[in-house]
Amino acid sequence: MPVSKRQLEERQMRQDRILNGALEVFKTKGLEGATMDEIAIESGFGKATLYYYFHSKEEVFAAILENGWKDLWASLEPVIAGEEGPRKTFVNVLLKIAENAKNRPGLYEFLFNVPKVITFEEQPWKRYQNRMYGTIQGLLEDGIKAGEFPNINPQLLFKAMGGLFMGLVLMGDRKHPVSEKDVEDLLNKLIADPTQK
Amino acid sequence: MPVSKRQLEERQMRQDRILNGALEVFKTKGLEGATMDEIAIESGFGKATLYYYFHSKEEVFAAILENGWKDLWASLEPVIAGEEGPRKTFVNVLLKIAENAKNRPGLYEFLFNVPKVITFEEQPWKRYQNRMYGTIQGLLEDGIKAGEFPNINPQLLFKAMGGLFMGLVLMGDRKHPVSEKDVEDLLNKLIADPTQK
DNA sequence: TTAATTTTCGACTCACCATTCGAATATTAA
DNA sequence: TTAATATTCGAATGGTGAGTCGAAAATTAA
Repeated sequence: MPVSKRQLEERQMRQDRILNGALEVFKTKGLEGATMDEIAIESGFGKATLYYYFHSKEEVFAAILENGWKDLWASLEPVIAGEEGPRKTFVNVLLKIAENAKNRPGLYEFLFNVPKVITFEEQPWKRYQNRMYGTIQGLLEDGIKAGEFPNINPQLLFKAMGGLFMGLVLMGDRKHPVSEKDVEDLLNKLIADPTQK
Repeated sequence: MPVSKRQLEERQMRQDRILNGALEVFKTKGLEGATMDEIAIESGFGKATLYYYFHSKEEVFAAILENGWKDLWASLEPVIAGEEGPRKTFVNVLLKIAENAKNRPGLYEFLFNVPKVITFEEQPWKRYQNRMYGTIQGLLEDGIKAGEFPNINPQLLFKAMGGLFMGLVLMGDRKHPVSEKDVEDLLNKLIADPTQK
């Protein structure tokens, strides 16, 4: 095991490099379809080296999700902790997610799509995911209570917004990427603020 | 090859039986994860018998998608051919899809999710899928031209509605299934008819 | 420089799985 | 009944790919 700080950092960078290569392969081939040989080539290491850094293919897979959700959550925390009302916070959270997704679209497409296909209960990254979903739904509930949203079942609204948002940010084809302004426009039209108008 | 009508029908039923078993397995394991042994057990045939009816695992997989999209399209055609305006037709199309999905949720979850993960260009079922998406988008464009929808980029609105709709109908958890009324409510709130109000 | 420690990797093993074989059974046709 | 045809299936085959081995190269420490 390494000793110096630099050694630790370089080790970390190599792991990230592997994870990035693996993401490329997983994205196109899925968990089962991806081979360690491909990941090795894609990330520029020998296959055996992958096993020096990770114990198994599943561990590589899980590490991508774990890191992704952890970072996303970290970026959301200050937004959620802010003192704005539920409606404003809700919109801010969505915009923050959009900002993340814009920077690493491949990763976020993966984060939001894969878990539906592959079912891993009791995986650490699930905790972050649930925390985020729970928080967003809580914002909706509070906002509805405060009359800041159209009066509708929060579960439904949550699911609808989730689908809407994923569709917008993640499934946008590469040719006409969705701009921040688009997102705001659409949010404004779809969740019209009843106190405004 | 069989001769009598009955023989043909029985053959068809056996194929369907295999396809249903296969869907169960594919749904939980994915294309790569599913094994022909499992599919054989699930559908109640010997493994070799599967190969009497289909040439390969991929063919089984493709047959599920092909049948599914074909049937869906067939059920949509009369709705689309109807003489209602674009907005009404659009809503009717969504409701018809919802009706289909309600009857065979497993199949439709598969139809709408799998293609994102597995990329098969030039597959026959892709044609039905594209036709449907194209039609829906066309309805939106016409409706917007006719001032029946909020004035917004149809591509965006399409993606948003797509995400929304899939989220609503397909990702609803089994405990609180989405009712038809819920769908209508939501549609009414989100695509408020500007000619009304 | 020398000895430890860390990192790299191609080649190998071994289990798993899609597909094929060949024979058995059932059904239809004469 | 008998021959042809259709259907069924368990057991073999062959390829693929996850994970291991053992040795080499690179780096660090003395």
